[in-house]
Amino acid sequence: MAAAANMVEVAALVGDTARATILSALMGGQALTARELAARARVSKSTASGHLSKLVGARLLTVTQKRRNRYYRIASPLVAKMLESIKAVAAIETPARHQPRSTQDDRLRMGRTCYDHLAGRLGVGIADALVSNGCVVLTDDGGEVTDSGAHFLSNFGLALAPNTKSKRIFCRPCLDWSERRYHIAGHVGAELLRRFTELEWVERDRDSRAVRVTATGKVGLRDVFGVALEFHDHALRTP
Amino acid sequence: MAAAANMVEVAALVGDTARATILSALMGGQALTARELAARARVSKSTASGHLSKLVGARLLTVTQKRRNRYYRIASPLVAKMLESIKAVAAIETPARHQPRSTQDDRLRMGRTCYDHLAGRLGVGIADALVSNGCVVLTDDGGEVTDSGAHFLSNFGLALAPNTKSKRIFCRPCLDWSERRYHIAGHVGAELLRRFTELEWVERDRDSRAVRVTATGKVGLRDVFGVALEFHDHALRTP
DNA sequence: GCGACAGTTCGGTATCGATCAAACCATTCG
DNA sequence: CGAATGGTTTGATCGATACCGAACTGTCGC
Repeated sequence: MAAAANMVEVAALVGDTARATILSALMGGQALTARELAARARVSKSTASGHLSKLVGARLLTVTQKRRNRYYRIASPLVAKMLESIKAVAAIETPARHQPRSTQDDRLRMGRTCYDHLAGRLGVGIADALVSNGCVVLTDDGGEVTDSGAHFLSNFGLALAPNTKSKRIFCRPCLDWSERRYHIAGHVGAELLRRFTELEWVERDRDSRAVRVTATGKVGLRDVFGVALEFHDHALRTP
Repeated sequence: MAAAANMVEVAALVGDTARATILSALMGGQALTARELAARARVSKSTASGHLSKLVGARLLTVTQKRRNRYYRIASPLVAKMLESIKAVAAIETPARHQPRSTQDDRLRMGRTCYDHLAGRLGVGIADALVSNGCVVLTDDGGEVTDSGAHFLSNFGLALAPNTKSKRIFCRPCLDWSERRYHIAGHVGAELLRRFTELEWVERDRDSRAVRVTATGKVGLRDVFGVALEFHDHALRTP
């Protein structure tokens, strides 16, 4: 079984605390420098360097040189998806024993970046709104942007690459521990996050994947997308 | 980050050759005994026992005692999904270097079990047929069996649990290295595989996940489902 | 009861790999 | 140029863990 050996290699790479921390940090979608990642993982720069070269060698990360910094990012959506699914299993793996339910968890549950798009309650809410507005329909290939949806989203400021057939987007059920509903990933998902950030409707936490909706964002999401946000009230209720 | 630690644990469990072999063997969907798994992984029974208790402890596997044997199986579809997604990343991880493209690979590409349902070219073909026949539609929750579809599938011999709302099935894009299309998982997927095996339309390979279509199966799939199978011809072509 | 078989537990070995410090290379900036 | 900064390489250390054999528990069939 040649394939099994490969699977072992990939899993073993994730199965180390320092490397997993690095990968988790990059799940935010940003590109981070080696020094920054070393700090996050709380290891020396030499160890971090070793880990990073392994991860790049296994094509889990890509690296781009800019000035005298090396920026690392997740290599592909497939890798992000894999990490999400591992995290999903890890979440059910501890059922009752010692669930801290920290306010940090609550923040992530509310809204977070998943690799390059929005997830959590916020991501799901936006996906729902777009579907019920007829901007997006879901097909067996994941989903498509309708013509009116393309119009609407372009007006809103998304770069939708009008020529190609890339109107197709990639929707999928959220694998995370929190919601189990669809959110919007792929090119459209990435563009939405970019535009929201640009408009300062959302703010990303400096050192986690959490995403907070600003005051203007709250108004904008309500007026433009029809998304009502009593998120914070919800999030604080116990299930 | 409490969640990260957990993720590390799960990934580390998969990141060992013996344990990954065990998990892969169980991805066929059957329950296997500890002795059998030790043989597959080529380790002594004591080592296997240690691995298995770890895997059960982490809820990746479940165990049921029967007579004087202990039967192990994958604990949940979520675990199966995670393993598939790791394998998918591992498959792209080696691009050109040493792709054997064995006849065994071809067999798996053709048709295979994925945990408890059909995947590969065969699984996708059946999903396509069911969709175009109107037996199944896909919604944003994954998919549903239509009324006529339920009628058809019940007649065909599936146990569909008519009372509950479990007409909903779980469709998802195939994450494997081969097809990137939908197949049918969940209860309906498992029932399909069961019924096909019962009718001897398909045969499972003894010691891999490969599934072969029998002669009667070929006829049956064509006449009942409208699935045309020139699979073998396709499979042997180079991409 | 007594073998035969399935599985676990224990003790000991050996290997693997994560880690760091220090030296080294390369780029930028004063 | 030389100092500073980002990153890699090297060599040594050390803890974790995969592995086995042997002894043990428990169940089945004769």
